This record gives sequence, structure tokens and C-alpha cells, in this order.
Amino acid sequence: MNIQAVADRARVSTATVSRTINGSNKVAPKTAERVRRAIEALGYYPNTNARALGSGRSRIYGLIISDITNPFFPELVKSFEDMAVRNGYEVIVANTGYSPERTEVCVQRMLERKVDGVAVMTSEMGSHLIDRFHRGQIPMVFLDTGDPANGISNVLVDYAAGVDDAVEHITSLGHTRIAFIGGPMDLASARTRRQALLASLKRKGLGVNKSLMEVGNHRIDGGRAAMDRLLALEERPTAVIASNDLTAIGAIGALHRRNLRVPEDISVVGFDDIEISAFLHPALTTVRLSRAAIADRAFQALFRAGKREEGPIPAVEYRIRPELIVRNSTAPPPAKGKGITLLKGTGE
Amino acid sequence: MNIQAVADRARVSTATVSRTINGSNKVAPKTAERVRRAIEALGYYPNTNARALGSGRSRIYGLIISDITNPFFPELVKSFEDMAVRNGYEVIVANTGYSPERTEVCVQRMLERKVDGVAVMTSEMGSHLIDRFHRGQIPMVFLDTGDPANGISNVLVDYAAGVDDAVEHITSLGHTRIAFIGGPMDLASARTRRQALLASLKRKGLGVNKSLMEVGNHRIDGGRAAMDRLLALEERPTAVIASNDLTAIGAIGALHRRNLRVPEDISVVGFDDIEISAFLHPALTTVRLSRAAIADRAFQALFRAGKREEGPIPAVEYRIRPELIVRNSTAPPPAKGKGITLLKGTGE
DNA sequence: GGCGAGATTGTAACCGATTACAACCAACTG
DNA sequence: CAGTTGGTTGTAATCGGTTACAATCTCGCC
Repeated sequence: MNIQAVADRARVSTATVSRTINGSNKVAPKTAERVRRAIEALGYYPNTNARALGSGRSRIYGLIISDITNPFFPELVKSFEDMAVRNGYEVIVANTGYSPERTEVCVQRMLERKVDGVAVMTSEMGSHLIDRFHRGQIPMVFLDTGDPANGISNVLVDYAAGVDDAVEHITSLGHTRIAFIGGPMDLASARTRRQALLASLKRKGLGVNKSLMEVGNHRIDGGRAAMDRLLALEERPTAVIASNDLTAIGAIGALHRRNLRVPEDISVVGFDDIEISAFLHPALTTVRLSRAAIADRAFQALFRAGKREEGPIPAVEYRIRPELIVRNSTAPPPAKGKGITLLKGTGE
Repeated sequence: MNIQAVADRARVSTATVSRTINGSNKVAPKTAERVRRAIEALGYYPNTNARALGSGRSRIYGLIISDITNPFFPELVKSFEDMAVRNGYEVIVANTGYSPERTEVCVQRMLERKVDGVAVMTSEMGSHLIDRFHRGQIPMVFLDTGDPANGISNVLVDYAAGVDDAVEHITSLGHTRIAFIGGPMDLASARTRRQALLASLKRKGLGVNKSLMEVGNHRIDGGRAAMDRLLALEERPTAVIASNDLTAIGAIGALHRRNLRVPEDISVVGFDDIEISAFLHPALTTVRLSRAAIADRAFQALFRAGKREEGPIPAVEYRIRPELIVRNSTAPPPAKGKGITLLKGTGE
């Protein structure tokens, strides 16, 4: 079952069948109709390998993420794939596992499969790897680290605005001793979130207490350990802002383990709004970063780049505004002198 | 940069280059070495589209799942992809979204991309769709619903054994009023788990109380709602076994909301052991179903089928034994007449 | 009726590999 | 030394499309 069979049945050449399939306008409506009927009757569908070879376009996009088991990514992958399929594209997902060697493998996979574009939703991409895509004239879109001036589209998250919302929410509840549990410092997005928080605190006129600025690893255990360290301080914070939801979940776990209540004793704010956050006890107040929006912009960037006829790849920049979702993990701080200290030791 | 360039540089024909790349034994070691040096020097890598077209093998496997945002799947996808890449294969992941129409699209995508095999890790696959793979001589492996006699490999989960372990654990703690929150009844694996539980209870000589057999939806909210219904009963259960971890998490949420303690007042057991379960408060006692093991067997089934020279596709069956992981969500039931009833009404 | 423009269709080269088959070569045999 | 054999290499067809270019057809118009 190939294009020749269709051509024979429709009494046309393979060229006409090809043109019909690809929506070329150079086919007379009557002929096109005949071809379509032949396709229908034979149940024909084109061999994508042959198409890719002949046309030089694979209709495959690469999607590079760090780790699909990180709950930030599944929804992103799903949205991206959904858009791709609706537009006749396939997606190859590759996990870097946060490792440069694996990242290199990911890039190689993309090149071998001749992807028509690649969305890099992680920050492990070294410039020598970027060059390899550049050399292949492959459109790229990055998350936060793109550079339209260099031909790389960018989906820019306005962390500052999101963090500001969180700080505003917390301070308006009356908190002043605000701790932060950041992500691993070798992660670009973690550094950005941290910077945004420091800036926001300063803008609010709140001094930055270094001992309240903890470092986690963007996983539950890191949040838990960091919270433990914060609880060991002389003067504990009354509110904690975490760099992502998993960290916040870990922090809440540490608090529960010591029989501290959230939000009565300590308020906790997350970042990302992963699915489970809405269903925790207490439901997590967090800054939602819409993965669907990110996926949508990333896809659009690649899709548009692919439509150009000639010339350099058009690079665009999109900006995503996170959104504070207030749930039940935040409340005013406990009254001075009571609260935490009082409850200490009353546990089981 | 194509195979001809390599051939020229190594002073051989393209056929010899191809043979060298594909590890044919018909190449003299000295020649092969020369070819390899040429490949190295030019930084050549083959065009997979051309390879697929010429050889009829795409080196792509299809992986059909129901929904990547269901926390059961990411680890499975990751493990499968990892094995595939290590063996020179690429993976196309497709989500059915539990919908027959979308499933049809998934199948079509697989056929168009000429996958060398397809792992179907969901149960929405109708027999007319299976036939399409059969017609294309495409090896298949299913999760639980395969049929080696029909040429479809199967990864069979021994739910009965896993459920038995859970029931044994709970009864040995002294529980007799045991509730079950199952999955949606239109889901094959949910029905299987339910059947296994009923059988296990009977084997233990415990009567099956229909009002304790609840139905959830394998998501958090379903578990929560089902638990609410169980708590409204005259005689509440002292232990709950859930059909998956999300359901268990929902159940625990419902309990916490009423100020019931887990495990002091009610014990909860999950199923699957998704990553987050170990980090909850309390950490969830659950039956681990290793996604890595499932992915491994599924890959092996396809990989072996692909190695056959001639003849029918060899179908195999693998059996996976789940494993009880005891954490902190289970304990002996509260003393009779006290416990739950005592605590009722003391909430906030 | 003849001519040119524009629309439609066909011919065939091409994409970059794989692989059946033929050709060649060296070593071994009788 | 001719004939065989087995190992190595090359030639060229093939996979199934796409697409540049050529060919043809259809009108409108003078």
C-alpha cells in the first residue's frame, strides 16, 4: 500500500496524489476529490519516513526536559504533545536527568531523528550543544534561558511578579519573619527565584536575614531538611516561602512531624502549583505557573518558525505571568509570645 | 554529510560503510577500522529516516499510556525510554486520555511512524485496533490484558499476591472491619484488584460486608469522597485498603479533615507506591508495583520479538510480583469502645 | 482560428540509507 | 596449475515519498 496504488486507482500520477495530500493549491478540485476517494477506499496513509527523507522535514519536535518524574513536567509534556498531534506533528521526549553527559545524548537523539524544532525546558544545555542545533538550522525555544537576539525563542516566566504576589500575600497577613527555602544553586531557575525573592523583600522594606534563606533541592526531602534547620533557629520564622511545591510539601512534613500546625503556627507558600498541591492537607497556597501556557508558547514558537519560507529563523519571546493561588496553608502569624513555644512539647 | 562522504574518505563503497555501521561481520577488520576513522573524522551520523525507509525498521517503539499526569506513569515512561535509548531505539509516547477516540489517534500515529513494536500500558485498546497492529506485523506487549496465545506478549501483575500481602498485614495487626476503596469499575485493572481483594478476604475467613466495599476513581478526590461515605456508616471500618495510592491519599485527607488520626484511629494501605507516598505524613504503607520492572519486561518483550529472523512473532509472558512496603499509615486498631467514638466531636 | 497566459498534470531526479547479487581475490586442494 | 571455496567488496536496485521542470490543456481575446 503506497502512493503508487493510490495514483493508479485515481488515474493520476504520484505527484498529484502527493500534492493533494499536502494541500497544494495546484490541484483541480475535481481531481483532488478523486484522489481523496481513492485514499479513503484503500485506507492509505503515507509513510512518514519516506516523506521525511524526501522533504527534509520530519514533522517531529524534540522536547528536552530534565526529568519526567519531576511533577512539574508531566502536564507540560502532555500539553505540548497535544498541540503537536493536533497539528500533525510527533514529539520525542528526552530526559537529561540533570546530567551533562545525558544531555549530550539527548541532543544527539534529536539530530539523528532530524527534528524540525526543539523545545528545551531545562537549563543544562551548554552552548556547544546549542551550536549543534544552530548548525542544523533547527529552530529552538528555551524556557527562561533563550535569547531571541541569537535566534532562539524564549518563554520567559515572570518570577519576580509571582514571588511579589507571594510576599505581598504573606506580609499583608502580618508576617515579618519570612524564611525562604530555595532550590539547588546550580539550577538557573532556582537562582532566579531566589533573586526575585530577595528583591521583593527589599522592596517591602524587610531586611534580609541570611539565616532565614535556606537551600533545598527542589525535592521533598530537601524541603524537609531545610525546614528542620529553620526550626532549630533561636528565632523561628512565622512564614516560609518555598522555591517549588515539593519543597513546600517537605517543609510541611517537617512541621507536622514536630506537631506544629500549618497554617496556625507557621504559614507555607509553594511555587508551581503541581496537581497534588490542591489536595494536600492543608491545601497548599502557591504561585501557579501554568505548564499548559508554557507548552503552548513553546509550541507556537517552533510552529511559526517552521512556516517561514526562506531566510533566518524568526525568534520570538513570550512572557508568562504566574498567579497566586490562595488555599489553606497560609494565615496570620500566631500571637507574640504564645503560639509555637506554647505548643512545643505538647505532642504525642 | 552523508554516507557517500564517508565512503569517499575511507576509499570504500557506501555498502561497506553501511555494513560497518550495522555491525555486519562481512567487513574485514582493517577496512572497518578505516571506515570508523572516517566517520569519526567527519562527525558523521546516519540519517534515521533513510535507514528506516531502506531497512523497513524504524528503531522506534510506541508506548501507549492513558495519562502521563497520572503519577503511576512517569516512572514507567522514564524506565522504558532509558532502556530503549541504551539499545539504540527511540520512543514515541501517546496518551489515550481514557478515551476510545483518542486511542484510535494513538494507534494511527504509531502506524504512520512505522514503529517496530508497541507497548500498550492501558486497557482502552479495542480488538479492531489490535488487528491493525497485527496486520502490520507489529510486535505488541500489553499490561495484564495481553494474550501470548494470540501473539501478544503480556506483563502480568500478580495483584492477588500483592493484595494478599496487604490483607495479611492488616489482619495480623488485629483488624477485622476492613474497608476497600476500589477504582472505577470500567477500568480492567481496577476490577482485577477488587476481585483479588474479595478473594483474599474470603480466604481469611472474613465475611465481605458490601457496605464497606466502596468505589473511587483512582484519583484523590474519589478517595476522599469514598472515605467520607465510609465515615458516615454506623459501624466504621478500622482499616481501609485503597486500590491505588492517590485514593489512599484522598482517604487520609478526609480523615485528617475530621481530626481522625492515621494510623491511631484508622489504618490506611495504598497500592502502587508512587514516589510521593514515602514522603507523606504519615508515610503510606502500600503495595509497591515496580514500574521499572514493568517497563523492563515490556521492553524485553518487544526487543526480543524484533530480533527474530523469520516466522511468527514470539510472544512471551512475564509475571510481576508486587511487594508490601510497611510504613507509618498502619497500626493495630484502637481499643474497643474508645478510640474513634471518643475523638468524635473534639475537632476544631 | 490562432496565440499566449495561467492552470493543471506528468516525468523523473532526488533524498540517504539498505541489501541482493555479482565480482573479485587469496588461499587451499587435488 | 586449474578449480574450488570462503571471505570481502562493489554495483545498483530499492524503499516511498517530494518537487523542479517540462508538457499539456483550457480559456479569453484579437
